[in-house]
Amino acid sequence: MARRSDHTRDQLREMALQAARSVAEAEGWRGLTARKVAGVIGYSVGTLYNVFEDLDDLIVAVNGATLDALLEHLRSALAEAGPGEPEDTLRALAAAYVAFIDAHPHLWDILFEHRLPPGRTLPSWYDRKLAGLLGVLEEALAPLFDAGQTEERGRVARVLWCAMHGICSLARSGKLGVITNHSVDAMADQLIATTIAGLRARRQTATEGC
Amino acid sequence: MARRSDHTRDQLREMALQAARSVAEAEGWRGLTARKVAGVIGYSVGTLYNVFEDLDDLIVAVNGATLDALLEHLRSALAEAGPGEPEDTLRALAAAYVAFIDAHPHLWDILFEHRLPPGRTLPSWYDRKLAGLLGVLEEALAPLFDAGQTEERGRVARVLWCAMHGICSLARSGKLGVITNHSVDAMADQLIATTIAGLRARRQTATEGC
DNA sequence: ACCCTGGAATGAACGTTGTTCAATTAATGT
DNA sequence: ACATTAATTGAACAACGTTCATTCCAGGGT
Repeated sequence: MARRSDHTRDQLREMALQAARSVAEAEGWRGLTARKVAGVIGYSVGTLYNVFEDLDDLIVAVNGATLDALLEHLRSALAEAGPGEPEDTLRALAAAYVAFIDAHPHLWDILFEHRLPPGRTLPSWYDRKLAGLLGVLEEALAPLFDAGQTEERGRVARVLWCAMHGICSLARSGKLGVITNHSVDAMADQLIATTIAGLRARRQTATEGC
Repeated sequence: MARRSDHTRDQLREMALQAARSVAEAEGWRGLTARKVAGVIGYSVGTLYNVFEDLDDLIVAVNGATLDALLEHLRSALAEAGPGEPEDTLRALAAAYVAFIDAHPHLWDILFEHRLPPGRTLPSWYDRKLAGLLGVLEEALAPLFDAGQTEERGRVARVLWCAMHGICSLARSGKLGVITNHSVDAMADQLIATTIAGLRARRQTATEGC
């Protein structure tokens, strides 16, 4: 067979991406194979390789979609929480983050476990999507900083992002001893409370004595 | 051929483990194959499977050795730094941690990237080794807590551990935008400074008013 | 001395993986 | 109507993890 032209190239890409997402969500990293994805969309492996460079390329696309979904999830959590104290906002964001992982554990695993082979780098839209996510955090942190401190605010947002990632990553892989969902929450609370207390304290000592 | 008995079972295990470590260190996750390890120790694949359950089993053993090396590395950094302010001690530990990753990037990747197939759990000695690592952190944090606060101290140690893991993990995978070694240090500093300021502030408000 | 037997070691074999590419054939241009 | 183009295929390849019938040696019993 050849030249079915049932779908355009773009449609094929989209179909393959969605198929890969559902396979990944159901079976995780180890179950995400080229033949399986090709089977789901009703094409052969060759066609998949016409539309994606690699399996790595496909996985990067899957991760892009996961980043989009995560951003939307966090944004809607932010909207639902409404304005308030930074501590409450951050707690709501952390809870939403944990909820997202709970809802799509395999997609989250793949998002952070997957590494490109040496020499290849992530596409540029990856950074843009990440910036969007960090932007949500920066917005929540805004009340704690003066107008000129955008750099420090960005750094704190990154540290918080990394810390939440570390907590969830180690908890999920069982590499923190016996960890329950409750202790993840407790650690997130600890992180947020200590960070905010630290930022407030440093602000105090910067502007006045005792 | 059969029954060479050049080595005992335990020797074989140790040889395979060391071979796997060197292959992993040199070629990373993707290069760590059963045939390659078997080739390095001069035995066939079958023998490897006589001595390890699985490739997963072998990788877990590799990770155990990495945890040992990391603990020793941090302990010696702690000894070299000597007693001092918690902030300095933590900074020294963070620097040592980053240095370890720099020295053995692939071993560190495997340590945290590898996930057991669903249904299998890490051996019990894994938790013990982790407890040793967290113990180093708890020791460094000790001056910031009262005698009775062992639980909170443990939680803070875990959060710090997770946060450092998150920073290094995301930096290494390029999933934080463009990240330099310098920005990892800056983030670690930010984390430590803010955490300590936060702990001190919370201690203040717990014992006295303003 | 002999044999016997348990188990250490092997490597061929199986199924599955990612990836390639000559061949095939439908759509398109003239 | 025919020639051109390119989309699609699936067989083929190398490498992977894993298994297991076979082989053959070391050590104990006679």
